[in-house]
Amino acid sequence: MPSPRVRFAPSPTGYLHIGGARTALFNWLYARRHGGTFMLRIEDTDQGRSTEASLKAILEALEWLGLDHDEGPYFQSQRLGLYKEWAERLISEGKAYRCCCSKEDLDARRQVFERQKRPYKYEGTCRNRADVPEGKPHVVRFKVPDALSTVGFTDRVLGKITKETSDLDDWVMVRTDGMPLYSFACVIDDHLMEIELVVRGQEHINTSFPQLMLYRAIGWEPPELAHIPLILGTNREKLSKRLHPEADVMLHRQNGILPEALLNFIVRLGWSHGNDEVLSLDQMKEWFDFEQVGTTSGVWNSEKLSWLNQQWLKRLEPSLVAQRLVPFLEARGAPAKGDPRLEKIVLALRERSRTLVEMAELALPFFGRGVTLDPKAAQKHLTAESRPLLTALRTKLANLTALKGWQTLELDAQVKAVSEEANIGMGKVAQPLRVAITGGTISPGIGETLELIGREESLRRLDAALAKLAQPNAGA
RNA sequence: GUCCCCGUCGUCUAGAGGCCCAGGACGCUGGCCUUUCAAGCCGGUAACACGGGUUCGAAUCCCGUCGGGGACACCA
Repeated sequence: MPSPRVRFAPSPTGYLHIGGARTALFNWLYARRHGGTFMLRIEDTDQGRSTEASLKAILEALEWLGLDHDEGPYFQSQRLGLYKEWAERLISEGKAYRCCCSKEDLDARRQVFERQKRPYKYEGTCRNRADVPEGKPHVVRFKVPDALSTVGFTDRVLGKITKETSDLDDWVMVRTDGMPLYSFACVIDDHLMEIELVVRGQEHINTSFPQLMLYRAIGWEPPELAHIPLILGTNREKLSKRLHPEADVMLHRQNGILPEALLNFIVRLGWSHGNDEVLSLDQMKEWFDFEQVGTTSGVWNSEKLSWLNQQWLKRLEPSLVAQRLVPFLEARGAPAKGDPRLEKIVLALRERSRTLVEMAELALPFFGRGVTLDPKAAQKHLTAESRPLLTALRTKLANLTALKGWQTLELDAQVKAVSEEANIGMGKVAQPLRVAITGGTISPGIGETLELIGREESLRRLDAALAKLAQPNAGA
């Protein structure tokens, strides 16, 4: 299959949904794998719900994920003439008809059926009327051919799927206000834009049947279809914007998730390549195929996403991670931009953080003047017993010069020397020092921490801790 | 309710009739390492929904049951 054409067709009625992101990803992967074209089409025919802000949000999210398109975005709202033309043509050929049943009447009928527990279908009131004038308010309905008994297709992931046409009713193609509906505009566009494979979520399986009938009525060859499994929330229901905040792609960015990890997570939720877990976009691109796409819906799993995120934190170039970390540090008041220690900070913290948010929090002690001591940590470690040790350390550390001596290896050696001289464990020395210079009990190795904080600031904080210890009521 | 799709550890999955008394990953958990926290390493826990067939042989094929999800708009 030489250069297949596929598309992602979101409607701009909100942020980019995680399910949408995965649909985009699978389309994108397929196009990239086979050297095809990935096109973007905006389905904005519902003018009441479509917004400019949503469009911007979706575009921004796709960019963040790195899913670039080759064509478009095309806007359905700018192709209205086309749909009108085809609707007229179908009407004149007797394959569609004007229907002037009012929405209110239809809703009432629907309710009657519902009360009687019978499946509702449009009853065809206007089906054989030729007297619905163009001027009167009306919708345009597709006329399900009487001769047809079943429609079906071979799905690229699900295999054969069929349905009795007797279950189908004459669906609405064009609204009273003249705007085309999804199933109609989608078919016209997919064909005119020469889409060869439609990849979409399984929630669209049922719309395939009416669409297939339309292709057949016009005499067009339908594209291939691939319905990918849904992503479910932990309540086992389709991820919805209302119930599941994690459905928002950009929320994950705010939470310090890397696009590489999010992509890795959603691709793995429904597609696999043997036992591979950590996959780069390049690898996915090389290996992706619908053969390996699963048929069952996957449940959202934040734990796994976190784990993958750390994997990517550790795999990506430290300079790249540093760059992405900066905004998170700045948001916490740390003047991080351009700081030469950034890469070292990343190296020191990436094994201790699952997200950029965690990393930024842990990096805070490396910035600013002085620290706020965690009372609990101080009470436990800044004791009368630790005072002579810290004093000894103070002397040794002060002898090191900022340029040559103030380095991880040398600093570790000094701490070790103090512990040996006092003939006690490293922990007894390192931990009070850690509390003194970071304020808390958690940090990278003590030498590394001292180096990152820097000579001047480390000594300042150490002095502050010692001063506190010297007060009558200090310590435990 | 009707129609459509699906059904391997708690979760994501490997598995295309013998390689499977089912492998990997997350999680949970025992240990090692260790200056804290992690990371890493070694080990453990836990699944073929059920019932019938087909076959020498079934997680894999067929049928039924049950279970789950999705769709049933002048939304997409």
